[in-house]
Amino acid sequence: MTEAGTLKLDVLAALCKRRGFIFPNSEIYGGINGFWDYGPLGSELKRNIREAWWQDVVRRRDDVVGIDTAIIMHPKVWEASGHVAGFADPMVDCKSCKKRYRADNLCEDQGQELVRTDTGFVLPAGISCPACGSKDLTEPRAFNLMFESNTGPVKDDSSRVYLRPETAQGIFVQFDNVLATARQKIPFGIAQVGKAFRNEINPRNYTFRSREFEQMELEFFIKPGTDTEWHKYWVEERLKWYTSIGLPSSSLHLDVHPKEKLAHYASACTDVMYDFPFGRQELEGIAARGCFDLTQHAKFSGKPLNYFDQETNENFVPHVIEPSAGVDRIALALLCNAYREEWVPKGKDDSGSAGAILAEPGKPVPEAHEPRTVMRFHPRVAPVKVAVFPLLKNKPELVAKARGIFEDLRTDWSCFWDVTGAIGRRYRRQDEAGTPYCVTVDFDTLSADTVTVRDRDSMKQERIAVSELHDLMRERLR
RNA sequence: GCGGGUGUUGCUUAAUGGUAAAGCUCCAGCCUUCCAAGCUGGUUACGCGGGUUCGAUUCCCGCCACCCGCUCCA
Repeated sequence: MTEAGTLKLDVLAALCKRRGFIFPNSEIYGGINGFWDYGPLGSELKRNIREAWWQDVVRRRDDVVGIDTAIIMHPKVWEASGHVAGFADPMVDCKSCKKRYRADNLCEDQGQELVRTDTGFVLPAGISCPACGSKDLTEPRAFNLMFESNTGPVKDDSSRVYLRPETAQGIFVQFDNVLATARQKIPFGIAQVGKAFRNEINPRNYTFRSREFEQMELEFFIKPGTDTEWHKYWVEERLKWYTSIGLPSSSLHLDVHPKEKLAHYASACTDVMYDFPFGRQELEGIAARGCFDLTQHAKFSGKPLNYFDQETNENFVPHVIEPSAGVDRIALALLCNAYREEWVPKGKDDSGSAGAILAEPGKPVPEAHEPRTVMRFHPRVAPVKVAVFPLLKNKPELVAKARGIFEDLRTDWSCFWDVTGAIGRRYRRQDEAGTPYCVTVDFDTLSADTVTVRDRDSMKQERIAVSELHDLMRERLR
């Protein structure tokens, strides 16, 4: 971001659309609220986020395995998890001033308790609208946030299914199968990346709160009593991970939930927060959920979900630590963090960006400078790692040589090929895409077999041998 | 969900109750020996649906999307 709080979300949204990061869903039909599509660069960015997470949370660890479960599950799963009953906020509207409240909060604020009945909720007598004082309020209505569908040809209550509102339950429900096949001992984790759906009342802040989104969840199963230490461990691990993909620790914060705000089964919950342009918001929640989920599924399914510890001869229901992250939120944080407007010296200038200055919004561009928009992604998440250009398009020998280098690099990295326009224009295009390095083939390449490698952030170039290009990129793109 | 605002091409901005214009971008060609050069040509727009009218991008109604505030944040 250019400066704290100065990045406007609509400016970022314009760049995202222009360069192909994020598009409004079904745009030619007018769009649909709460859904977003990712373009060529955005889909690479998301893929890189998922892969960085999968690498660090699954592949490079001995004690975590991955699974991939279906979006639609047996409807009883959601009764057991509490989502059918509890994943709904009873709301009341004031009929006179049209304000809307959460019924439970409203009652609590006025020293009363919301009455729960078999069919729903009833407001106790005497509750009034805090805004206008009117007692003319609607009955509490529950908005269940789960999307519903039906399996099979008949559409009735018996065929009702839900689109999962989180990926976690797929893990709990397969706990026994994974335990039987993965040869893991507690403590160990099961990880999953996938789509989840919540019928948000009010999607907001660009892609931040969407109705379809992607989660990366880990359920790390532990021995009861070790909850505190493992929770602390995962909070630290996860925070480190965010800096490894380029988010500065100055923009990251931990929000430790106070005990009284925790769900009854949870012993701790800490959120990883990022300073978005619209405020400090959650990227990931790390919860110590006790044995709630496995116990519930054991109860509702009638199948015990226990663990037998061979060393101690103990049989227990494992406790779980759940780091649960949102891919789209991380993508948005990375986009916000990468976006930067600069003023750079015009024309030929070998000094590179020594003269580049941070743009000040609203001020005119200084003499002999021009604006540059650059996405400063960490190489780990940059959608395109290397762009390859022949210096001139109308010299077949340059084009052929460059193409060969491009074909070589693309076997290992996401690469971009561009022959159109002046070289400077091509550099700027890659700046907006956030490509860390541009390799240019010029006439010296033909004689000396060297190329220039241009750095996105410093705009400096260095000349290196073609034979060393692969190793250099491997080192720089870590 | 409530209130306010916005909606003309990829972007920025015009004009108009009667053929929608320009700059930048993009694409093609020419040219070009490293940071948005030049020349020529080209694609692309009135958010959607009604109504009024001979004729609506323009006036009216409805809807949709986005932005801001409130609410919400499971």
